[in-house]
Formats: sequence, C-alpha cells, structure tokens
Amino acid sequence: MDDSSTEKNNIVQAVDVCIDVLLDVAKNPDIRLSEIASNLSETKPRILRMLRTMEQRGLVRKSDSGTYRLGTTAIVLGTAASTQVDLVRIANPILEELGQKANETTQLRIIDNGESLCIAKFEPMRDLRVQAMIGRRRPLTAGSYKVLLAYLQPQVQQQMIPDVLPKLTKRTITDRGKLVAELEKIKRQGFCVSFGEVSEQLVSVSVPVLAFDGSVIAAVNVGAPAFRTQRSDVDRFIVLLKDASSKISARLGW
Amino acid sequence: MDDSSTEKNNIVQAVDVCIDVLLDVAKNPDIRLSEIASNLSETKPRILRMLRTMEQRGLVRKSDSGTYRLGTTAIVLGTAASTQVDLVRIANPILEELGQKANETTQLRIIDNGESLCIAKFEPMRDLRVQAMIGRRRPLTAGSYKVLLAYLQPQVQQQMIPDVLPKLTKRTITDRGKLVAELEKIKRQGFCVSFGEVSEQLVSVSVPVLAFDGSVIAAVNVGAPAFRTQRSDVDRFIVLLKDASSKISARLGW
DNA sequence: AAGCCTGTTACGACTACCGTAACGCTTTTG
DNA sequence: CAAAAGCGTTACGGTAGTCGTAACAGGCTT
Repeated sequence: MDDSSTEKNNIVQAVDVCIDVLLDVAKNPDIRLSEIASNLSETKPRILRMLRTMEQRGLVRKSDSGTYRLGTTAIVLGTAASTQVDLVRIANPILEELGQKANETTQLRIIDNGESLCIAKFEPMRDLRVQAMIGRRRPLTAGSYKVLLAYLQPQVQQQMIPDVLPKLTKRTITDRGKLVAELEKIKRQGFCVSFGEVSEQLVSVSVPVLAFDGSVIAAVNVGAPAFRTQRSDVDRFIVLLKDASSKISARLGW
Repeated sequence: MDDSSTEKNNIVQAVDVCIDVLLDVAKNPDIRLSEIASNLSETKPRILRMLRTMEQRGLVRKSDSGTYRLGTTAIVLGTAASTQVDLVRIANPILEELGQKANETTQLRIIDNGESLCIAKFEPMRDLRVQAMIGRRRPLTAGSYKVLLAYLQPQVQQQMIPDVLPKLTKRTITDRGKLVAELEKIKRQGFCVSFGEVSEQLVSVSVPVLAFDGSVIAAVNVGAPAFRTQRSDVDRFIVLLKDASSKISARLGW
C-alpha cells in the first residue's frame, strides 16, 4: 500500500501518531490544532479526535484560545517514570552531589534515536551557570557527549555517525577521520573534554556510565563557563566524574 | 451498537485504552502483559500491540523478565508538562518557601475525577516528616482536602459527594448532613483543619487557591505529625497558607 | 509427562477509524 | 465593507487498520 517508509507493522498506528502529537505539544507549548496537523502531515479531523481523547484524560489541556498544552496527567506520568527508570532514580542524588562538589551544572545523558538526550540534571545555586534541560537533544558527534559513541561496536558506531557532521561552533570536529581518531583517544583515556565544541564559551567534561554487563548506557557530564575553568578544574572534574560514574555503575550492579 | 456505558464517541478508542495501559503501568511498576490485560478487561494481543508501539517510542520499557515500566520518554513528557501547566510551575517555588517556613510537608491538590489529586509537593529536610507523592489520590470528603469541595456550586457539590462516605479513620466524617455543615463552616472561615481524618497521627491544614476568575481551582496544604503540632502551630500554618495561596492566585491573575 | 501459565503469531471478519467535503466563524485582505 | 482565507468543527460513507479467535512455543509446577 505504501512504498517503504513504514518498515513493518506490528504496531497500532493510531497510538503511534498520538505519541507524535504528544511530543509535538511537549516541544511547542500553546500550539494550535492546524499546526500540529501540518507538522505531522496529518489531517485536522484525525488530530482533533486524538487531542480530544487525550484532553478527556488530562494528558493535554486546551486553553480558551484554542491552544494546547500538556496536562496534569502528563505530570503524574513523568513523576512516576522518574522513580521507575532505575538509571534516573539512582543517578539523581549522585548528580546532585557531583554538582555540589564541582559547583557547576551536571547532566545525565543517553543515546536516543541517534542523538544524546538529557534525562536528568542538577544546577548549582549560582548566579552564572550552564543551563541544562531534561529532554534537550544534542548531536552525538559534538562536545563531550562523544563518550557515548566511543565505546560502541565499530559497526554500530559507524551507523550512528551521520554523513555530514553538524558544525555548531568553529571548534566542532567536522572531519569523519578526525572524529574516529578522537573516539579512539576517548576510549583509551576514559573521558572526554570539550572546549567550546557545542557552545563557544563552554567547557564540558563527560565520563561513561557502565551498566551491569559492562556496556556503556549513559554519560555523566559537568558543564562550566570557559572563563572560570582552568586546566586544574578540568582535572578535578574528571576525578569527581569518575567517582560519580562508578557509584552509579555500582548501584546498577556492575 | 453497545448498551449505554460509552456515552458518545468523538474519541479514538485505541488511544483511550492506550492511556489506560500507560496509567496502569505507572501505578504498577514491573507489571506483566497478562495482568494489564486482565486489569483492563482487554485481550492480550491488543495490549501487546499497544505496549510494543509505546516501547518503540520509549514511553514504556520492557525488562528482560518481560515486565513493563515507564520509559525515558515519559520522563521527558512529565518534565515538559511541569513547565507548561501554569498552576504547577507557579506553585512550586511558593510551595517550597511555605514548606521551609512551616518546616513541614506541603502539597498542591486539585479535583480530578471526583478525587483530590496531588500535582506538586515539597518535603522539608527533616528526619520525621509526612510523605507526599505526586499522583496520589485521596477522597474529597475526608481530611482538609474538603476545601476543594466547599466552594463548588451546591448542585455540583452534591454530585461530587458519593452516597457512602469512605471511612479512613474513626474521625472521618461519614454523615452526609454533618459533611455539608462542615463545608459551610469551611466556606465561612476560609480554611480547613483536619485532625486525623485521613491518617490517625496526622494533622492537615488546607486553604483554597483562586484562579483568575475567582473560582477555586486548587488547594495548598500543610501536613504534619500530630504529636509535634500545637494549636498555635496550626494557627501559624493558616497564616502561612493564606499568604502562599494569595501569592499563587496573584500570579494566576486574580 | 501432563497441566497451566506465560507471551507470541497468524489471519479472516468487521468495525472503528479515517479522509473528503461542507459548515459556521473570525480575521485578514482587498 | 465585502471578499477571501484562515481557523475549528461536524457529518458521513468507504476502506484500511484494528481487533479477537484460535493455535503455537516455551517455562514452571504438579
């Protein structure tokens, strides 16, 4: 019936696009029906029916002006999820401790859909700090999140690296060969330091987190403004990160 | 075609039961396929298809042993929701401030589906404290959450009060007439104090939160162990609560 | 080894879902 | 001030997507 896009179907399409709708609302608060429809290349009646169904259950909420936002049921779901996902539940207090010691912003990131995804964070009480956001996605090939790539099996790794590497700043690696070499280096030393590869004025340090079977399932990260981060600070971060990572890994059964 | 249960349909059934599945997983971590199916009175193949669809999108996660939990996408959704629901976003810092001053646990509760639902909370750093949980539901007719009932239009109010009032402790009001009288009193004095109506050893104080149009949309609450809560403490809580409530109301446009 | 549970697959029947078209309505355009 | 274009919404008939039945494989218990 259709060409090749939808690989094979053991799934419920209605549910699938309903998730699309949900994520679209999450990404664009106060979005309108017609905009969702056009974003997803779906008809308005279809989206309307889904929004109504979800509104009735409190997953989304419709404002008087006709725009949609996520609803209270989504909050309940998310809170429950935070306690059910082992990685996040375990990492949260450790991320906080790490952030207190480093006095900088910390994150937990995983690979999701070919990108790195922030699933937990801590920000210190400090006037100037790096801002982190749960749900924010970044390329796997730029910045210290490269650690997530470094330990993958070579073929999977190649698959994850896009043909053209996104150039976020002038320091971003855009040559495939250089990237692979860098990944090798990361694997040897066990951490990755990025000076302004993602954002000009930011230093970012990441270390892999090992699952019970020794595979890399996440990365812990410290992000700091470049101007107040000396070489010695980076070294300190690395020690703190390795400590945090091994605490998480231990509690995951490694 | 079917009797009378499903009122009228402008909704997508597939999406509707998929939400049921999601909420069931949220409530019962590590639940199995067949248990969900029996909980919802649905067939296993149907639920399996839905779980697969949601797993593929990271909403749920299947463990090696075949049990299901919520997934990372649910965390992302929930975090986004917390910032999109005005009431929660505004209330959170005020709840914290209130909790710090009272040095006890605070909650924000709304009416949802004939029950009171906790959608935000703060717990102080203290060895012994009341535990609150986002997503936890309680009867509207017991404890200080009665404030949510007190300001409703009489007919709506009557509709919300079940025929038999659930008896949680020996202090719970179970007589309909006494309840209505109590609601009148609450309306006059503007707050509600519960001594062990929900849980034997707990004191709970609640105050209504007004929306931009002056209607009651939520309740702020302080919960404390009875043994360390004097009459004077209750009076202090009431002052703090009224202050917190009016701050929230103000920021909502009232 | 028989029984019962689980999760899973396959497939034909049917209904629930979808898209088209047309409707009010407000806002923008001429 | 009328025309046009956008919005959300409703209705309805055709079909594709979804559903349930039935049967399967595998793990535990009896």
